[in-house]
Amino acid sequence: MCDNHRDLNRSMKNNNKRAVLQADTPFIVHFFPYGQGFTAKRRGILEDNFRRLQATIVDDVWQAKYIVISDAIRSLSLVAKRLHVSEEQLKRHLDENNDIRCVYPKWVDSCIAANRLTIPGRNNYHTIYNVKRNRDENDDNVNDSRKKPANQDNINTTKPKRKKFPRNLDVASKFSALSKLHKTMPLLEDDHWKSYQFRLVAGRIANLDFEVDTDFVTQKRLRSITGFGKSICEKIQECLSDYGTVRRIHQFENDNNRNKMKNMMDIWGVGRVGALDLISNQGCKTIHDVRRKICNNELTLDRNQLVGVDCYEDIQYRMDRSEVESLAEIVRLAAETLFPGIQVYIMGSYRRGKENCGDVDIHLTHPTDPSFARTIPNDALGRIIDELWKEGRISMHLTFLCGMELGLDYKDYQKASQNVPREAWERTKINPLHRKSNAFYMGCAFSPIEPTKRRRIDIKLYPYRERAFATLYFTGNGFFNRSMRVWADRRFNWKLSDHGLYDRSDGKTRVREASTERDIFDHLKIVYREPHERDCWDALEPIEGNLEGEDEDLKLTETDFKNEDNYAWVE
DNA sequence: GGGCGGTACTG
DNA sequence: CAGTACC
DNA sequence: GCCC
Repeated sequence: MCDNHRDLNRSMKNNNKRAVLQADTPFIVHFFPYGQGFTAKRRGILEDNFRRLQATIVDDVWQAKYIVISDAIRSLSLVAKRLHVSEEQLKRHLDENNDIRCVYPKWVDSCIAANRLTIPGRNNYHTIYNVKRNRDENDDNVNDSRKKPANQDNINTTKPKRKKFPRNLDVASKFSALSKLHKTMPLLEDDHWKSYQFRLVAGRIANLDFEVDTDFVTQKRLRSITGFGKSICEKIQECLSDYGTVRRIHQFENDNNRNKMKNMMDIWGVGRVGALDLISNQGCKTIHDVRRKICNNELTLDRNQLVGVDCYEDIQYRMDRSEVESLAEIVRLAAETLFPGIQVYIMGSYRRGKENCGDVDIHLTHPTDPSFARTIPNDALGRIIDELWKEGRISMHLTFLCGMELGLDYKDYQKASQNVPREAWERTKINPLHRKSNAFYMGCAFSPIEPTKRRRIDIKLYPYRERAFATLYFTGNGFFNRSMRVWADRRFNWKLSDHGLYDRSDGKTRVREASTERDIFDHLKIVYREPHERDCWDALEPIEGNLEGEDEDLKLTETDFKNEDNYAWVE
């Protein structure tokens, strides 16, 4: 009690303004969306009631003064994990803002019952933080041993681990390789879909609950599984043969034309068609051929492909997480300068927890500025990019947005260019700014670690109301997104995109809104997956029992979906 | 024989 | 529009 | 590649 009062007094003393404000907008509240029994529906009801009581509900936990956390959550580390920060970072945040209170949902209930917002009583304070603060002076081990047995099953994201068969993993890795080869060196139009299918099957083999084999019974069993057709099963047998290899892997690795395809397609902006052209019409085999031809004025690429040629080696490189973080911080500072209060999140493989990342994906949105609420200012992202350019952070643009004025001249590219001669840049057309692009920027930024190297950076700006859908999309991975979209389509006849959830019949009507990713999973009746779980085979799992009362058609579509889940690959 | 995600940017 | 890209 |  003493602590609480002291904190409150201190915060009021430190910030009279806040104390005054409390009469108007007394409570800035975040409902931490985790924990069994603290469902989206219940949170929604509580939030609505709290709004009625003039509380300010924020989705950003870092802005909140009152954080409502389910009783089911028993440790601060769990909270930190859900927020994708370290426990230390979270603790520091709470320590430095000692007017923040972690409270139980029952505090909300009591306020609603009293029909007014009240300062929480002692037993409304959540123990995860207050307990911990006291314990720090004691023994950390005690602390650890206390939080270990905390309900792990209160979060429904951890599935029982299925036992894995080494032989299956071996076969799966072969299919993974096959998938990658078809993707990176496609000669035929169908290779794209073969890659898709191989990858899907790789995930399924890895997670089979029996061991693959060549005997008739096992093969029969495999054939009965969705996705395991004739050709796939033959390849499984090849894997299990004496040689243990799939012929096609060798064929691909030793195929000159396919290797040329890979080399050409590694140029950003060159796809299958462009690569075929460079190979058959221009006779290029490697990046050196392309550069030589450019120097000799024998080859005209468009401006973006020229960037791809210039940054060829840089773009192959993968960064570690800290470099992603420092680039994001650079973006954050620039964006904050122009639009105070703007939110900056790192998405993509970084958010999925990967050790290293091929590029930096930044999601921007503004929680309070009304001009960002349902749409975005046309020139906002362009202005942020110009700010970055002005600071010398960007080497080359790949998109040209409304509001951009800097870095649009080929002279700018000459300065940054390392592998393409001046003449080639001068041959490219200067991009007229008659375009409508305003939301998605792609470019190459200078590495803050190795200033001569350039890193791919993608920045997307979304209206605040689309933030949950945007977050879901931008976290990925691609296969997970596709599986969710197929599910939304087949199961509900909805169209899921990074902007929202729409009715198929007109394609425009928004059928559901969401303020968190979890809400979207709830709408779609699938089990929530943490970002790091979104590239495993069982990433998408329908919530059990949701077929009750459904008609036959829907049951069928549910079966259909089994074809499309399990997108995954084996690392 | 058609479908296999939905969207944004360039030229 | 096709091609390429994003996850 | 597989599925409808």
